[in-house]
Amino acid sequence: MFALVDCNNFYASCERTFRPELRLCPVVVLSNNDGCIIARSEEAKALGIQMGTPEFKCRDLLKKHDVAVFSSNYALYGDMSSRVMRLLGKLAPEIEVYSIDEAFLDMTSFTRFNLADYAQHIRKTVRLHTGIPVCVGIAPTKTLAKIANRIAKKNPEYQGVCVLSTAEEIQAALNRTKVEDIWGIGRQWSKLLQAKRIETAADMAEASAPWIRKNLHIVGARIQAELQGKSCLEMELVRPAKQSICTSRSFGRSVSTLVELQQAVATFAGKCAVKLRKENSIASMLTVFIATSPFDDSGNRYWGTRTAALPHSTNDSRTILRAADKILDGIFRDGKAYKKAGVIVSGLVPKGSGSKTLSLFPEEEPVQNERDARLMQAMDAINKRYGRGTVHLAAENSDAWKPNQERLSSCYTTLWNDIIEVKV
DNA sequence: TCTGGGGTCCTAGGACCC
DNA sequence: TCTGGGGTCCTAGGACCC
Repeated sequence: MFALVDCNNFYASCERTFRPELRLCPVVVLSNNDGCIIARSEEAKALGIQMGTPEFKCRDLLKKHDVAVFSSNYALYGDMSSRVMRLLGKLAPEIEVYSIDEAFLDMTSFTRFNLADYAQHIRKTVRLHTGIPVCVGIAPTKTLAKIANRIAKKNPEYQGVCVLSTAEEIQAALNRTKVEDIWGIGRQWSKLLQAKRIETAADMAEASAPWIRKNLHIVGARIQAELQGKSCLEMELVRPAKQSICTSRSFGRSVSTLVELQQAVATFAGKCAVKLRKENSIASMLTVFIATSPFDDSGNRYWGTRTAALPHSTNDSRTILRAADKILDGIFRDGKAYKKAGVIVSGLVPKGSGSKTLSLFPEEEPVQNERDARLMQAMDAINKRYGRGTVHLAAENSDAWKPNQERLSSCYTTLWNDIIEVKV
């Protein structure tokens, strides 16, 4: 048996934990650059505010109903997430952290107990220790646990817990779940399935297996098996090493000069290098992209992207910044109003894994020696101790393109100076 | 005026090998 | 007219997730 524990309206709940006076008020959280609504409290959902709506399109509604609006504060959400996950890790023998606000727990050894009671215990414990409300779904496969969780979340009479253990319970749950609400079925596939009169999860479980295999491929076939109670997706106890790392941002305003883009790209490249070192990986390839607004109808849209091999696999900020700058030179076009840029490092392998690609011309091989590695270590250590950005390469500069973040809450759990501001 | 960011997996097709 | 069989690797694009 798998349990899926999912935090309710996670980002909104994090904000609310430190602003208890908002506990009955509608709360929303905006995406980076204060662009779209990406989290809503139940009260905000009740007002008809849709997920992903641009903030400017519902500004009047937000104002009219006195909605508390927050910029996204990932330092806070990340820290709250690890607190929740640490607790969950103590409540089950095995845990898979699936996303910032969800985890699967292995309930196999709990089946001789009352699973619903234990799920309530999980909810109460997490709520008491972190302030975050969660729902729990329990079932014989991960896909069914997702369905159980959804039912627990949407129906208050379940009090946050839904256990599917008998065939009858599973069938009833499948009947009431629409095909587009199944984990792994997105917009395109729902359209395809609905056209075939496959409208509920129950329909999908009974559908022709060869047809599913042909049209939804192996991924769809697995989902179907999981709906039938045959578990195909195992617990992943250790997070697999990342295959690529991306840092990208929309700009707070349009940027048109090469100099400003160079600063942005250098900053993103620097962040990628830091993330690489945190993963203890090195990258062999680098992609840079720059883009105008996709909503620009003036006919001057542009999407420039290029990938190049790094001179050698590395996680050294200096090498990566230099390579990124060179790529940028190649894709920059004059006279465009750029709104976004990004850097992706790929071809990742664990550092010192032995799978290093050697140069055909060893004399060109830079002396990637101990000293370089120690320099990067020292940079990271200083920034860890004294705060991000205390030391950085000169090319990194975020003045021009900074995203908007007008309604940022405090970093209540990670910065001493911010903790003092909590009102009692 | 104003529209997010960061990932994974799978398939098809092209290029290559013997 | 007619022209084999069995593979691998890489990339782009499409689907999905949070």
